[in-house]
Amino acid sequence: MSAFEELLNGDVLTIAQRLLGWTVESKVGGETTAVTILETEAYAGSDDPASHAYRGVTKRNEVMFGPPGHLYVYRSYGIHWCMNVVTGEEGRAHAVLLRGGEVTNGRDVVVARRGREANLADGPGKLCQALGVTGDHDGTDLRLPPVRLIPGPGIGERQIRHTPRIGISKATDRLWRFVAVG
DNA sequence: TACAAGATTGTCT
DNA sequence: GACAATCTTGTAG
Repeated sequence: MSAFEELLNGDVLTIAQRLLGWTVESKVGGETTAVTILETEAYAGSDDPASHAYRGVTKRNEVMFGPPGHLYVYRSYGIHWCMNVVTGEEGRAHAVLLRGGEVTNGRDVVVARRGREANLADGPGKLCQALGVTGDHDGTDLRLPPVRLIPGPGIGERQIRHTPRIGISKATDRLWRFVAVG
């Protein structure tokens, strides 16, 4: 079993924690950039009032209902893009939101895209802009370019912080946001 | 058909 | 610390 299949073998909460320390690499416009994931959030589809998929399939979220290992990209507040890793089996609509990370490759490209030198990928919208991910990448396979997930070292239990999710008003009591410390 | 709210960010005070 | 920018969806009339 490949590292990718092992990652996806589990529930969405487990996968969200495993993803910490992994790297997202994108090849957009001939430029390669990579970000190490340091912050994730879990969304459990129809079981989760805060999820876009809670009320069923729409044109926007249909990718979440598809097979795992794919990229779900949606527009936030009509301005920004946010990216998720689809996890549960087909029809479950589970997904892990990539909230933030650290640029490890193509930093100069990211600086040009972001128009600044600091806080390059410390938020969902910023992360997508840093990687050049847009709605064009919605539904792509994360095993293949242009957007790929690369196995990381794995973060120890003690280095993962569990906190309430950010920017939502429903089901905020669930500690489904995971942050790598140190 | 109209309107309000949202898994956000950057800028200005 | 407050607010505007701007698109998709859900709900109401």
